[in-house]
Amino acid sequence: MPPSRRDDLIDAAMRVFYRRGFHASSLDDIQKEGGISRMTLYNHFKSKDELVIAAMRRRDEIFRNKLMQFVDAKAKTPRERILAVFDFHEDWFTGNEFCGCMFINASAEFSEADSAPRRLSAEHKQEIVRYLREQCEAAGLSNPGDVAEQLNILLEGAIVTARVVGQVAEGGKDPGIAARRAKQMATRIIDVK
Amino acid sequence: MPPSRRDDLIDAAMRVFYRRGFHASSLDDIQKEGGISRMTLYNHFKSKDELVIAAMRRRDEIFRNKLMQFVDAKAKTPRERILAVFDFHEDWFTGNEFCGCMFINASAEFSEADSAPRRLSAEHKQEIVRYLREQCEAAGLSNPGDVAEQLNILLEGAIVTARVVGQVAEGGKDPGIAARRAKQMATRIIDVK
DNA sequence: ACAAGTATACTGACTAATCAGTATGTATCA
DNA sequence: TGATACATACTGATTAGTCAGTATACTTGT
Repeated sequence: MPPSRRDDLIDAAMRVFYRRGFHASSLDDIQKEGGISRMTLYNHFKSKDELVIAAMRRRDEIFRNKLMQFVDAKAKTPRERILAVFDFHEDWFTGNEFCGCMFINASAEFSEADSAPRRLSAEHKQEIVRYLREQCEAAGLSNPGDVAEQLNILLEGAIVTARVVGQVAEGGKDPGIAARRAKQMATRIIDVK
Repeated sequence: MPPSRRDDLIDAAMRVFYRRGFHASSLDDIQKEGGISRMTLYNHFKSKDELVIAAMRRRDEIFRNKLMQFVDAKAKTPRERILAVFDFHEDWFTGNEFCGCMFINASAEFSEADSAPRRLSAEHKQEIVRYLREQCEAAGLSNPGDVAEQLNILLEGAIVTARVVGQVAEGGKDPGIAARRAKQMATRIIDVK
């Protein structure tokens, strides 16, 4: 199936929303990014809000697929697979298009807790935790659910640290170090448990 | 010194920006919150951006003071002081005005890494790490700098988790659990090191 | 003690720009 | 010929920021 105009639009919206934020991105920005006209946009989506939702869904899909492909490619044992999740994050942080986590950002921008962006963000994170729990189960850890929640806190902390202090000029410098520190803590958790 | 009109304005701006976000808050909102006229605002600040900066500075001051007062009041030994930081966060998460961390939120909303809000956010986090390092030094830990960075990652992860999944209706429920999980990991770090 | 000056606050209407969303008409391609 | 995309210009609302004129209260000089 060739990428439709609708897909182009969602991809463009996803990139712009990720780079500049949801409220700061205008529909003109998205139009220019994707070479798409205003009316095509409104033929596919009723409102900007719906486009936000579609962009977040695609981001969730792409991100989780890339994560899983990375882990499948780089790790063999169950233990290595858990730690590879942190290596994936390090690569992400040090890449030049890193703008933090779109879902954390969405939770910061949308103040109403029961809005669609907030619900999608929570679902995304729950999917990450579910994936982590599967890896913990495969590794034979005694309480995979708790460990998965702990590992997720480490990942969230690393993401935020890479974004907040890792990207400013002075003091910050290396966003990757947050991932390595988190990995170090993760190692202790899964090896001791 | 009685609270001046300028202070009222900064407090109102701080509350509104924290609750609704920076881009989503209009000057009208802040006016209404503080009972302050438009011209008073522009007599004290050249622009909304400057008000954002002032609000962030005040938030930083208030937050760090509350944290330090809590720790001083609730903990005696150096080890207890480190762990009390996590208890402080649990109280914060479960309070009804919790809207995440203003500085994480600012880093999500402002895309330019060298903008004032991003720099202030980085500085705030570096101050937190500095405080944690002091506690680690007092506790006689062998590598207080590294441990402080690790503890900070745990705190960041807890804050984000409490915000993103702790505040949505289904699945979320208890924002405080993220703080307790982080504290559990922190305990292991400072007791093994 | 009192008048003038000064600083700060207020109200309310105005501007210029930007935004989401709409309407109209044309080109393309099956 | 009919669906889909295009370009462009519009509406109406909201926004940051400005301006004019007024009220209040604290100094200061005489």
